[in-house]
Amino acid sequence: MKAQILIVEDDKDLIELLEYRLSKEGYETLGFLSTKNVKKVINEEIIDLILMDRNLPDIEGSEFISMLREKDGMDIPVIYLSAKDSKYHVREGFLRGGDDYVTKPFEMTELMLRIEAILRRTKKNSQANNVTFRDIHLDLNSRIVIIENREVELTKLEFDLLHTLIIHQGNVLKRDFLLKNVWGKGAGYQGRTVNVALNRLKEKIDPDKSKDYIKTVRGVGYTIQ
Amino acid sequence: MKAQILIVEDDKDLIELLEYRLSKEGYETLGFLSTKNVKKVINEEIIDLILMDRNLPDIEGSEFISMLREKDGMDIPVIYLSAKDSKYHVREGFLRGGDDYVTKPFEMTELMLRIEAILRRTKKNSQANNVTFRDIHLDLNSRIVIIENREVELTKLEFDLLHTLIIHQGNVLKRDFLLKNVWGKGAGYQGRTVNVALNRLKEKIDPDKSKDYIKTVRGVGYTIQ
DNA sequence: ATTAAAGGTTACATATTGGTAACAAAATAT
DNA sequence: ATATTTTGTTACCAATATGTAACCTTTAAT
Repeated sequence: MKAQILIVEDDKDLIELLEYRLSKEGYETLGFLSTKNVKKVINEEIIDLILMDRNLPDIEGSEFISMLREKDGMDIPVIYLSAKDSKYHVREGFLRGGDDYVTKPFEMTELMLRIEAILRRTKKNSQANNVTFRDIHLDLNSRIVIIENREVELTKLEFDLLHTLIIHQGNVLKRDFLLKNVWGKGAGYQGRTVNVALNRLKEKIDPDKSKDYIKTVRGVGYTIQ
Repeated sequence: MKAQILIVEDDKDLIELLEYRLSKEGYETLGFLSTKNVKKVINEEIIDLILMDRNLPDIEGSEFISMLREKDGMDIPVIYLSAKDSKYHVREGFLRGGDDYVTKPFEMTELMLRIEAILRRTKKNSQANNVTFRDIHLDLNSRIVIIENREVELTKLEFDLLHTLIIHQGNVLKRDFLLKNVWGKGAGYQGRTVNVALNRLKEKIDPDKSKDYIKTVRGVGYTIQ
């Protein structure tokens, strides 16, 4: 899907130029001469990136963005366009991660490269590596576990165990299988090892035993389904 | 900031002429009669462009540049100066993208135009290039670190480590990953190397341990989120 | 209901892992 | 060359995750 880029810039000609080039690069554009209707549009449209003039007649572009971020939790990356000397402003620390800064006059090609870079970066962040079962969500990158909208802290072993169970959901996993796949050893463990680990996990993900995520299959192993 | 141009040319008079004209155009210059100390200077100074004689008495100029590029990852654009009757030809393909070639005797003005063009093209490197996490701001060009509006001094290793963590924020980075990406070696380090480095960094960016920027994920690695 | 087998629970021992400080080596600056 | 800073290494300590064993509970077959 085409990325939508919102432009806020008081120079009409520059908007036109930007829109021309951006559409040639395959982006959708929305141009605004002031911040007037921007907030509304942001709430209604899916905007991937904002090109923001920093020196607008009515309000500081970065002020406006900060406000949106703080008050509305706006999270769209921004590239600021500014005539002012960059060094001075960069130090100010108004830039967030993912944001960038380009001084006018700028090379159109350079701007395109930066836009591309930012869009690539944010796209990647949103393509998280998740695994889900009912209301259990595992993020494999951050190793964060969310159960019923609450974050649950699991140890490495517990996380790996739950991960394995969910990947193979619907199957009953035998102790040997779990030992091999989670503990990673052919043998060397005896007795209740898997047993205890499983029950520790059960306790953590469902303390009041109301959800019954993990089922014990007597004589065989464990399953999640 | 003025661009710094390094000149390697065995003709003393030509160096002088170049330096005279370049400084008139507003560039800083560094002249060398041979490649002898060039490598050292490149590592110490911020050089924006190299003017390199291709027919040096001791070594082929382009040989020298290739070596720097391959072995040290040198990435500065080069304009080669070469006598027209030289046995070497442009066709040889020793030019990289961004590099250029000028035959002696050359029009000074033409050379200036080419220099300008190359610098304009590579200028993006000197522009805002930042990375941010919460109230930590890294300026990748100046390598200045601002935390809570205060400048914090980090060593190279610490800076690179923090940079890597922030780029991959949200993900838990394993020791192996950090070793490869920050230390840049397949192996060769043992024991608590990563460990100690991380804790030194933690101490510097959050001395009173109130911010908890970097989290240890036991059994896995470290993360910033 | 009795019983035996399987799984759950608990407490504790042990192993793993990370933090820390001190020092050595390497890199840098003077 | 010498001093200083940075980085790697080691040894030790603290935290905590995990394995184990002993004991308890549940299940299901009789």
